[in-house]
Amino acid sequence: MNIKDLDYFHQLTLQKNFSQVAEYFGVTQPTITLAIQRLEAEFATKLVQRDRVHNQLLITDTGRQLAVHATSILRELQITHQEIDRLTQQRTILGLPPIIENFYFPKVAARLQALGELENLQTIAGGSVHLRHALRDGQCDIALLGSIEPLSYQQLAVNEFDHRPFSIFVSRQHPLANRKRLYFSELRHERFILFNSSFVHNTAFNKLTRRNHFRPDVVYRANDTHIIMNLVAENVGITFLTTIVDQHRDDVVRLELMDDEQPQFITSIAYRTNHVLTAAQRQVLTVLRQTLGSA
Amino acid sequence: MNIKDLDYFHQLTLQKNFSQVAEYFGVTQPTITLAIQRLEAEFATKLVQRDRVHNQLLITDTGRQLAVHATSILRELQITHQEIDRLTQQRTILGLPPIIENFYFPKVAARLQALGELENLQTIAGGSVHLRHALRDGQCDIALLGSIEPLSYQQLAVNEFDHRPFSIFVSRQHPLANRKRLYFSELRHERFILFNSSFVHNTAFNKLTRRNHFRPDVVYRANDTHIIMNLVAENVGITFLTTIVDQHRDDVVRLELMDDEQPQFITSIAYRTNHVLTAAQRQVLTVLRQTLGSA
DNA sequence: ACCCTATTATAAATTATTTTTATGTGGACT
DNA sequence: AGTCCACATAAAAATAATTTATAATAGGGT
Repeated sequence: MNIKDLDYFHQLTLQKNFSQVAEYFGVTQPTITLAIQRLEAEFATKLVQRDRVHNQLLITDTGRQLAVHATSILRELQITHQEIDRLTQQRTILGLPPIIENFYFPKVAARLQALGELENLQTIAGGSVHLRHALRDGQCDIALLGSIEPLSYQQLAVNEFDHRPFSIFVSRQHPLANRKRLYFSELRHERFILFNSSFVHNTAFNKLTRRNHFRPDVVYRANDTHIIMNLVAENVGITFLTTIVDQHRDDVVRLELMDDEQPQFITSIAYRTNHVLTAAQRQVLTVLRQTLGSA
Repeated sequence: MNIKDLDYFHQLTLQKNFSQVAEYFGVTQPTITLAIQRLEAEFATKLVQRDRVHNQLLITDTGRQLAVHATSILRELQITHQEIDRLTQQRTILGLPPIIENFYFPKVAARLQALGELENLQTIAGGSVHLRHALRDGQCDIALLGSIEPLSYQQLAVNEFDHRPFSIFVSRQHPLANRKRLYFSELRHERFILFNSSFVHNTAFNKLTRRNHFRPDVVYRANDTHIIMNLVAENVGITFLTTIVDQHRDDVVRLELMDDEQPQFITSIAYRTNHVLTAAQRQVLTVLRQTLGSA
């Protein structure tokens, strides 16, 4: 069986018109007719049915079943091409969430450069959900993912390499600045400045407010932790961030949370279980684990 | 690209010998050579390498990457064939764990017969792990699965339809027979007769003994709940089973467990997310939900 | 009722692809 | 040096896919 036939059929289920599909692929119309006939013979079933009354093409039950599988075969093949291309080019594409890229990547990059691996590395940015899809679709080889729950997906091999608590950051002028530790419930009447672009931060924060039964007063949301920290320094409000964002500023104080069963910011290295790691990629993994785990 | 080439290559990665693969497929040796050359051209990479010194065939990095994807494409195609065959034959294959088959299926079968659906249904038995693989590999369309944790797999659509506690069953002559409820920790010095063939029962039982810090005295393990119940009736020991196994015998007494956070026997209906349900299969699902959920 | 159009099917010819047959090559083993 | 093993190559043969040309079918318009 030829993959091309599956491709023709897949398009046919989308466009529902033999002639248009033929044009789409730059072939003549009988080519499509014959391809569908081949598939119908191979699977010994009718795949499509013409409805002349409504002038449309109906896909049969078995046709829809084939379409589902055809889609996933075609996707798998596309991933295969992408992966092998990257392997032959000796390139690795690494998916990085912005937080990790901002605060850790300089260190990682320095180590990789020392090993001569930086040239072969290309990064793409994105939130955890986006990067999970990018991994799945073969758009990147390895990704770092932030999460609150341990990640569990059959198609992904996941190594958690770091668990970090979330902390509260307040201005040095803030009444709480002389505290070292506190409970989240003490923050009931505070003004919050929050990180907008992190699904993980927001989920963790919502968990804590819900558990402590209060509606937080969120005065501002920003997409950049520097902006948040500057606002906190000016005492516009306080913030809630994972400690990997700790910048050691002397105008901002970090306060630990003492609550039981706090959410944790889990960072994991993930790659497809289907993916064969090259020597270079294994080296990238080692560097990531060393740099990120020990920091 | 022809699927056949992937099949040739897949076998080559297993057998590592062109001539043997040719014989395996009943073709001549150059056929395999040329197929591999086609794939190498398509993916613009070397896939295999001859090691004349050790007289063996090495698969390159990219070759192994292709092999992984080829395997999954070939499996998907096989599933497609199996599914479409069953669709055209109007058959449904239902995977049933023995416990559920023994105690619930008569009721389900009666309802299905009334609807004229029983003839088209074929069942296969097996433990939850086995049935999950059977589902994945297209050997069955729908399966009932027992578990303690909620099931979560990307390729499976899962509906939990019943949660049931585990209970203790003792003989009417047993000192505990006049109790209605008890804590698991009270069973520290009891003799147990356990169900052998259920992964789920054993996991739940182990959870409770570990939590209560004792090593149970297991005097016998059987694969059939009737045998277990007969032994319990004779007061050879007591047992631990989910309540779906309740047989309303008057020589055996069921005792509820009062422990917090008890494990639950979760029964779920599962099918591949890739699977298109036919009208008949949807009817089977409805009957299953009604019969099993309300019991 | 007739023609027109849109859409798909069919047949034969053409072109492309795959497989076979026959033979070559390189190296290990004796 | 000869032989065998394992794979490669070239040309011929066999298959398979595509195109060209044309047919079929049915709905819509007049």
